[in-house]
Amino acid sequence: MAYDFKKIEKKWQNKWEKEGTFYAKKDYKKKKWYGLIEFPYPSGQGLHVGHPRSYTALDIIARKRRLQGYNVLFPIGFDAFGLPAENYAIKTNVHPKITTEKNIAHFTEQLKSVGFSFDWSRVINTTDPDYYKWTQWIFIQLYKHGLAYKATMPINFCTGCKVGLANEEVVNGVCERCGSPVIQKEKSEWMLKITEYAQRLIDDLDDVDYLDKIKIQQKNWIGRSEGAEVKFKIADSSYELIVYTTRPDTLFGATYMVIAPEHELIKKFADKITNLDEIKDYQKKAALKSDFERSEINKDKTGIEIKGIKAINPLTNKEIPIWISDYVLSSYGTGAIMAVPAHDSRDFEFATKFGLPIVQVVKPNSGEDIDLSKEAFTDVATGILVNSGFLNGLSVSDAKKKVIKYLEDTKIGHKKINYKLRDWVFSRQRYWGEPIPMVYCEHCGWQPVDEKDLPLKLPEVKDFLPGENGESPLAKQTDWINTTCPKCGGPAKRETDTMPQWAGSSWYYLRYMDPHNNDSLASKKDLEYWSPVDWYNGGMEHTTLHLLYSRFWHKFLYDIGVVPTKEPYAKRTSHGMILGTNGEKMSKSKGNVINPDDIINEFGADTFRVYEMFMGPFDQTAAWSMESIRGCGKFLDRVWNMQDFLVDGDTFTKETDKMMNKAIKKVTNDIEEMKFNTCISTFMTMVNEFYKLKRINKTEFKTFLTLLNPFAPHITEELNKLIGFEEDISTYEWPSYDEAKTIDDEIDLPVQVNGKLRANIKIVLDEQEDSVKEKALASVSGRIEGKAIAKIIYVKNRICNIVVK
RNA sequence: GCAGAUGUGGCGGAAUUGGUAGACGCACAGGACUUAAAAUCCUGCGGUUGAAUAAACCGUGCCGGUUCGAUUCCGGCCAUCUGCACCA
Repeated sequence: MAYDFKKIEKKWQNKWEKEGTFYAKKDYKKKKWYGLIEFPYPSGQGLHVGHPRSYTALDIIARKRRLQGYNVLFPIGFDAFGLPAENYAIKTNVHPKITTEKNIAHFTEQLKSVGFSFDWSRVINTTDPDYYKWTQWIFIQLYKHGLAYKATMPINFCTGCKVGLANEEVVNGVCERCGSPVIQKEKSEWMLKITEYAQRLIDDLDDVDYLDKIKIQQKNWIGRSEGAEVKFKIADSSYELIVYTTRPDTLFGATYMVIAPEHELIKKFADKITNLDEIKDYQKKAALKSDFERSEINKDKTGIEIKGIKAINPLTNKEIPIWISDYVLSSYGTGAIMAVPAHDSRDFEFATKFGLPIVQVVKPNSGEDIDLSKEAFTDVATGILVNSGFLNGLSVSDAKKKVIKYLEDTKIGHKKINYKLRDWVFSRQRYWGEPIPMVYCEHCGWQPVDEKDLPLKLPEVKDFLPGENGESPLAKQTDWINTTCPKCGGPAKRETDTMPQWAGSSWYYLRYMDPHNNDSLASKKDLEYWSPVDWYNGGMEHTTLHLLYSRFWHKFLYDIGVVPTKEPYAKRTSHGMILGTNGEKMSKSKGNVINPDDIINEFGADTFRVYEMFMGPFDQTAAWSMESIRGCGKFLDRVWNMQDFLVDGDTFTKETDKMMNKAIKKVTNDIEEMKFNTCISTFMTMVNEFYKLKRINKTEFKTFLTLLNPFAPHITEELNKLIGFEEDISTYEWPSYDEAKTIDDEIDLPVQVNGKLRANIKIVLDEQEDSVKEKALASVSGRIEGKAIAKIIYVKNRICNIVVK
């Protein structure tokens, strides 16, 4: 018989809400546990079935921790600034605030219907002025400590709409809305110096428990490399073109140079360059390409020689040509490279295409000749320097050291550690974001808004369209813009750009610790007690941006004494994506979106939760299946119907006692490893056992329900009452097990002959090796008759393999 | 092109991390119950040969290697997915 999940689930959800069952306690003496999920963006489409995968997982852990006696903080909030609400406002003229409120209400209702044990008394919303007051406050601290600065950066600019666009709004080089070409336009933007923290962001990964692949991805993103900066003189001038190279040892082989199209050299030598028109044309074409396009075109390199000027190789003193090409990016290194085509594959490709000289300066230590007409020789480990003056005969690593010393002695260059990581572009030309709390005064320059005047609220506007020439919609709000200088009191203008969505999410986990505080972002006491987040689960897609940004902000807050820990998150794990039934990403256009409301309506929240955890390994992508979820519903029906087997008394059979102990151990451990799918198969196996026995006693049932409770909280609480217990499972202790009872004293031992399974024998635990071997030989006597026994391998209590010839 | 991941029955997946490959679930088939169907309960279910619950062989993307023994470790391929900033 199927159980009435609709009635049961509502009943328990109401009880939890009314009693605040899962609110974190203000008991600072109790051991704490802080579990965090990435708070959702409240989109108009409502909850996606992907959200509950992560939420259920941490809900299970949070519920388990409560039963284990922890004071648990498991909060929820909304990351509500962002593009979709703004674009919706442009289209419909409905204020983003209204859309956001509506969507949050919808999300809240949906989340509650899944039965998550969130602390609903601590909900935060990044668009709430009481919240973004502190986002702005942090920005001002960053500014005061020299970590926020203005720089000219290219933005995507739609030539049709005449407005700035987000990367997301640029599709194949054209504007998503009007289809006009998008170009790169220079604009002054606020930047945050995350690069100042690059080394610490790498080093401190040693102290946190992140999945290896997350650490690797962060390290690769930060991209530390060791090399040298080298100055190349421009012939007949005092100008020095500085390059960064990881292979200073190959300096003798640098036969030409390449600069990025944006490089200042073009302007400086405009009067000397003889093919300036051609160069300017190339620059224009490069500006049309987005970074993505520039990196996509990897087969056919383009470039033009800059005629009229030459560089001088500082070691060979030979004049070498300078080229311009868009495969060199102004955002990395110095925006210029020395090209060593013999020993770098990209330079090789370029040199081959344009017929530039290739000079070998490294050879393999095996002495064999290499064919430099086909590909570059890039092996660092076996390389020996040749054709390189004072470096000849040295290994690559020794040559690097020697040449760097030479460069430093002669002041031609110096050792340099470089990072791929770039500073964080913090300005957005948008309405629906936190106003950047800065004021520009003709006399005093940029001044932060007085902290007493925070929050600097977003002005009410009627027109959400971005301003022309790539300005923010706020640029049209003259009343709001005109203000007084916080320093001299004279007339001044506000910054009209807003912050990126990343801002609010870079510190939200701190606000949960003390969400209603008006005097600070959170009280010292709460920060001391709850920090750090013990377990943070989220998507792999946030590994490099959000996770890195929030680690950066946290480290800064640590440096200025606001937070007590160096790192925000002690542990970070990630979940796999949920795909549609056809194995493709769910999207409206593909028509394969599964709505959680429909699933809960048809199967109930408990079945939904169990299925999400059963569908596959937690960290891997999984496709939705309507057939499989039915199986999970059937499982819970079977759990419900176990009531029929309930027997009086507390007598244990030896079998069930062993089974219970094994199951407690397995589930206790598997939850910690996020192996939720095998937890559920353990539950299924138990249920199958009880069905075979057709008996279960109250204690066994109680233990079973307690183990299952974090996965399926409603049905287990209800059953617990039905079989006669007074207290709720949420007040119980997590079951413990007796290690001795998890070990089998009789073992079915596989016997192999030459590695192939041939028999199974029964032995007792830790049986004498001689006795086991004797039994094993007897079990396969027919097969080994007349053959010479070469070896008998016995792995205690595991396997016996007989090797014959 | 680079980086990360994945590859096991008809399908989703499991395997104590080098020790009985296929737990658990879905689908399918057979049986019980029912006037019947659904639901429920029970049984079977990797492939080939075979009457067989006899026996044998094959089998974890492909080719090799290490090992008494490899889904697991090593080398080389192939395919798929995800992300990307040609990183000098």
